[in-house]
Amino acid sequence: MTQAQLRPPTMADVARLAGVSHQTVSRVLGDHPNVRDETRAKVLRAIDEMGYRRNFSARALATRRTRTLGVVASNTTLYGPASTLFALEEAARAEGYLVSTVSLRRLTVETLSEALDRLSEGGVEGVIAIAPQRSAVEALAELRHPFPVVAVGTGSGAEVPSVNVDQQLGARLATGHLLAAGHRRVWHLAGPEDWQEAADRTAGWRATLDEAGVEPPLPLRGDWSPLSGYRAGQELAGWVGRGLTAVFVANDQMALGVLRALREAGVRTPQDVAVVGFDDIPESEFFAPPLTTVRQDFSTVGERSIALLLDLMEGRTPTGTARIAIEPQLVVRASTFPYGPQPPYALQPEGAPD
Amino acid sequence: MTQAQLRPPTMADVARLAGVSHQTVSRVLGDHPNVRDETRAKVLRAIDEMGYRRNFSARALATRRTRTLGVVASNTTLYGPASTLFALEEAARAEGYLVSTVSLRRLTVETLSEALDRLSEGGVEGVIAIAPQRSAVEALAELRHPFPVVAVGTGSGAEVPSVNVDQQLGARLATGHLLAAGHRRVWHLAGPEDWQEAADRTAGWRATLDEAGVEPPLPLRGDWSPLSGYRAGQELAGWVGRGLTAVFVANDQMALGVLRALREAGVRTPQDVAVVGFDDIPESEFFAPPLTTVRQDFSTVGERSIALLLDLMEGRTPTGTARIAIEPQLVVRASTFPYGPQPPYALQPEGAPD
DNA sequence: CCATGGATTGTTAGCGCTCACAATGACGTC
DNA sequence: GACGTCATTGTGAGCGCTAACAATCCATGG
Repeated sequence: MTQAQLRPPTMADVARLAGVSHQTVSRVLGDHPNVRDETRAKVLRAIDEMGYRRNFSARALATRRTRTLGVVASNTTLYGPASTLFALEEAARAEGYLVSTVSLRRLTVETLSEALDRLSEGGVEGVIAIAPQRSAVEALAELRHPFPVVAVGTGSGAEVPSVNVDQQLGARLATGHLLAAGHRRVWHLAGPEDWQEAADRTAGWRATLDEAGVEPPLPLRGDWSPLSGYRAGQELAGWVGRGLTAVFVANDQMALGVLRALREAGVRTPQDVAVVGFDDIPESEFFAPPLTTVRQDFSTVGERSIALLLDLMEGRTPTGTARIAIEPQLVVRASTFPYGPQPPYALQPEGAPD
Repeated sequence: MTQAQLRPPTMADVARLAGVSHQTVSRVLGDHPNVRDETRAKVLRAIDEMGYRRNFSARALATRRTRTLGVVASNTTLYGPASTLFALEEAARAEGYLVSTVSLRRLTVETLSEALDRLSEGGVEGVIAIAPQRSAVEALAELRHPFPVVAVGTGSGAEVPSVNVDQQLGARLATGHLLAAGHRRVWHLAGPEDWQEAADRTAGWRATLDEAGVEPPLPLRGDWSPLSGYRAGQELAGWVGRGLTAVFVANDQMALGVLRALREAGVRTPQDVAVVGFDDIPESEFFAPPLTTVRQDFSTVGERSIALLLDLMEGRTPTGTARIAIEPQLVVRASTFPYGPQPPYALQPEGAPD
């Protein structure tokens, strides 16, 4: 620490110290084959001595690559989006990309457009938009940007390359499970109207009932929160004894509220009413009773999204037709299972099949 | 779209089209005052026509500023870290910075060092490390990096500028609440040994009991997960009737497991055993029974962290002595409140004091 | 002994922008 | 009418790196 430099050292500084040209330093750093071992060692010593680090901006300017991807997410600790975010970062890192995130409280054309502009000015080479609201999907389709964008959670209908867990299938698994257990009819607490995933879950539920020749009851609607589930649960409790024996709730948090409302109304789960959720948040296994639910594999979502985005960036895949669907799976627990002994069953090891 | 350019347009291209110099274009984009309105309009028209966007790397190289901050987080959907992450991004954006995140499954010297290198190569001007594990704190103190780093959740003991919620205070609020309610002694389910926050919570609990002249029982230990809480709860249930009437659990998820174990053991909450958690996750209000817990204000953590980091970056604050503590608050619900009517009480509106 | 070619290193020219300064023009002042 | 002043615009020089090409060295073989 003799020379307290104001400016960090440059490649030229290192080259001078090592007695080589800056280009040789660049070769060493770039793992170029044709550098004599002795030279390489000299350079590395100089780098170490000066604490040199390559300047990101200069490098990016010369290579025209920032190796940075952008992610637009909604500012929510909801299990699904948060898990997806982590999975995306991990997958991107594995490919040598850094991830810049912008999280939005509301996803509208304006906020989304602003977020994309921001990321664009931040030099990202491509963007993943975790955009489950319908408004966002439309916005995405109409917005112009100089890089490819992959949508996650938008459903497969949109005019945008997308990666999705097959929500309809998940809902079919849930609803079918209840029918198979002998329930005559399955009620439904849906998610917010403007979420595509909520709509898909409702559609899957409806289709399953239709195919079974059952008239679907009017679905209730919540906003994903436990509180909205609680309120809906109070209403549902009023139908017990009038044909309600099974409910498919569009996510686990609302299911938690439903469970509480039923309990307070003196309705037993699963003896009186069976409940299925969606998401398999870490808490679900410990609800009262442990919740049967649909698990989504977010790591896979992350990996496939990044892979698709890179494909689009390299022009390997045409933008028009990329739609990837991922299968969810049913996790059966005590909230739909009145017979077996509960604790050992509910505490099944995490080793469910992938 | 007549000319399908391979290269995106440059400032010089825009300048040519507008009939001005590239510098004038730069002035328009930089909101420089001394540009004639007419000229500005011409330039803006050209920009729009060509779909021009400033090149991030060139700009960053010339200004020596990337306006990007880095965040190192652990890959977890735990409520606290995830909320902090969002809060950080929001606060950074408000200051005109973009945020690049690296999330790590394990925080060790190696992984942390790699993460910092990565961010460094990504051109960040400063880093926030959400590093609640002790191992991480030590790593942070010994690692050298060319930018300032602010630690979050490391406790105030470390040799690093840091921002923390006052965990000891939170634990005191929780434990004191139970003592004030008439419990003679308070058991404790602690978090993982290598988390500073867990240690602080345990210390706060112990200090409160000490001051009350109560011998602290041996604390149990969990890993934050509901499952570990469940197992501890089974053990705790064995002590009911032998003096155990109150438990302070180090986080809400474990408290969920404890509640379930107690319920299964035929122990009533709160009549037989009162339970207090920590975090106030959104689900807590809907546990059976609704959970008394300690709320941490993560938005404030985010804002203060970014503010501190920017101060360090501008040299306004010396690195040595920056320690910021944020007060948590107790949220009382039915798990410690046997008397009042439950539903209206438990469903208190969110308008608790800030 | 010199030509040949591969390995190794150096030189030069940008990448696209901002900064500092120079140049220009319009206007008012003495 | 010459000069100073301000607003406006242009010019040139980097920022620190990589890519393309040029130069050098050395061993090999005819």
